[in-house]
Amino acid sequence: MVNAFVRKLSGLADLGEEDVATLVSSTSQTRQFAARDLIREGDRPGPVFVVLSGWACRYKILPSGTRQITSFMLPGDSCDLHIAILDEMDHSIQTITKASIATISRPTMEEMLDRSPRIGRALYAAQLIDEATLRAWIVSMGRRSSVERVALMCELYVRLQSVHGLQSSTVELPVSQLLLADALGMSPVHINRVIRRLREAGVMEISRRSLRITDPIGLVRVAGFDENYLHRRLKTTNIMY
Amino acid sequence: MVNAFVRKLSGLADLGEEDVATLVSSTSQTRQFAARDLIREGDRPGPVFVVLSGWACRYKILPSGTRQITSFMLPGDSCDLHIAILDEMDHSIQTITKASIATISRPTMEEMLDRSPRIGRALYAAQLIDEATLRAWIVSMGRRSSVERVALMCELYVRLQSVHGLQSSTVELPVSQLLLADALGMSPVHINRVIRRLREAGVMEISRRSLRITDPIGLVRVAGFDENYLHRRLKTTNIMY
DNA sequence: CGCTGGATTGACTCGGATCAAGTCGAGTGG
DNA sequence: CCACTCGACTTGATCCGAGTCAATCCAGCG
Repeated sequence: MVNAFVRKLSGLADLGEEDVATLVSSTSQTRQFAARDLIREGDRPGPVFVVLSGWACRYKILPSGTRQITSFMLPGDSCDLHIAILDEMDHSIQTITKASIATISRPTMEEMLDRSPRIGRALYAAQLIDEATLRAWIVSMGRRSSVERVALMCELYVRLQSVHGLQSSTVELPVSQLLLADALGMSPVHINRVIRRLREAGVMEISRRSLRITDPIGLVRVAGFDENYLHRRLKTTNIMY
Repeated sequence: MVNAFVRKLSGLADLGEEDVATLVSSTSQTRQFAARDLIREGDRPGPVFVVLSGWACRYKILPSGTRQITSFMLPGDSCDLHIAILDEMDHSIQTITKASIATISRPTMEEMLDRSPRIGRALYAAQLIDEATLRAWIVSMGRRSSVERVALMCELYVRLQSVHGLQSSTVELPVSQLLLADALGMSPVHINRVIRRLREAGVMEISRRSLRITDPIGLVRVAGFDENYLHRRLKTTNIMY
């Protein structure tokens, strides 16, 4: 059964049938998790985690007790913990919904990389995309207002649409305002007010567990995107994720 | 001649003699640049840039005119512009000092990756490290105070020490306060005040073009690092960079 | 039916941005 | 040798976005 992981990698490199078979079998053993930590800062890096369904995130807790989420992992995303490089995790990973996770042991991973340069290429490309996303996040954290930052959640929206291959103004967003706050680097209270403002402006609605974009044009304006940004993003969506 | 790039990659994978030879020859043609853009947002991605001496940075200018630097590139660092994935640069790269830059054309790069899995592995590892650095930056931008963020420059300090293989309390830091502001996501005025506070606290001095750590212990305290952080960092320095 | 965790809203405070006015040092040209 | 300029650095005064504290609301649930 081709899963989200295989589907994503297939879009990133020209995988052969054997490659696909290898990937499928390496991710065939899955475990179901409720929302909980998969691995914690300070732990020895373990296997590679692959999200097949549900959501996960990477985060770090600071001495002050505040927390910063550095990225969301959607179905198809994997995390390389580069066991060879660090001997301790510098951040934690947790599922934030019920999730189905496959693990690939380090030796299996090594073997796959040795046998198929294509798979290596695909993973490398995935890595590059992640890095671009992180850079975009840094830009937002550093120089965008809170309203713009919240509106940037439509970045996630784009990713979600492509993961599920739909075109709808509403997507599931199983993220509490507290989580959003930790991801965007602001306080829960303030997030709430910003969401309200966006809702009142008729631009987007984040209610319950879903995100709905009611006025895409207005959103782009409010968010202060340079107009090409989203467009470029959307244009390349099918390749990107 | 073994350069900073080859030296860095050698530390990341077990390169053979041929690998080293390949890398050396691929980076033997260098160009000298004064401080200026190498490539701009919106351009077609070009070759891979490798910094052999001097400093460069990646940055993005927002519609409002403000700018955010997303990373500094030190000698040995390279940037993969993943031509295959994006057809337009989503950020710019510029040298910020006189710098010596080698370029590796896309075909040459592809060929190297095909011929030597070791080189691929090393580049992949470098990528993973970059990503970890970006994550750390996000955490700082999101949840650390301005004082902590400025103190975090000692992160760069650690990288510099390892690039040059020295152990000294002073390193060259050819970065104007304006650049620092753009990197840390704050205003130049405020940066200046924070630097003053740190100087007055006898913790670190950022003067002229250099960074000096006068009280490492105090720095760790002021910066609010969890105490393991720097230590872990230092422990792994020789592998990390 | 009370408990609990998230969502809301108000009042107050404060970190850091902005605006504005120098200062200092290195070039540059008369 | 001095005046001029230009960029980076300083410092003060003021303003505002966002954090903090605190109370309330609300829905799901044992």
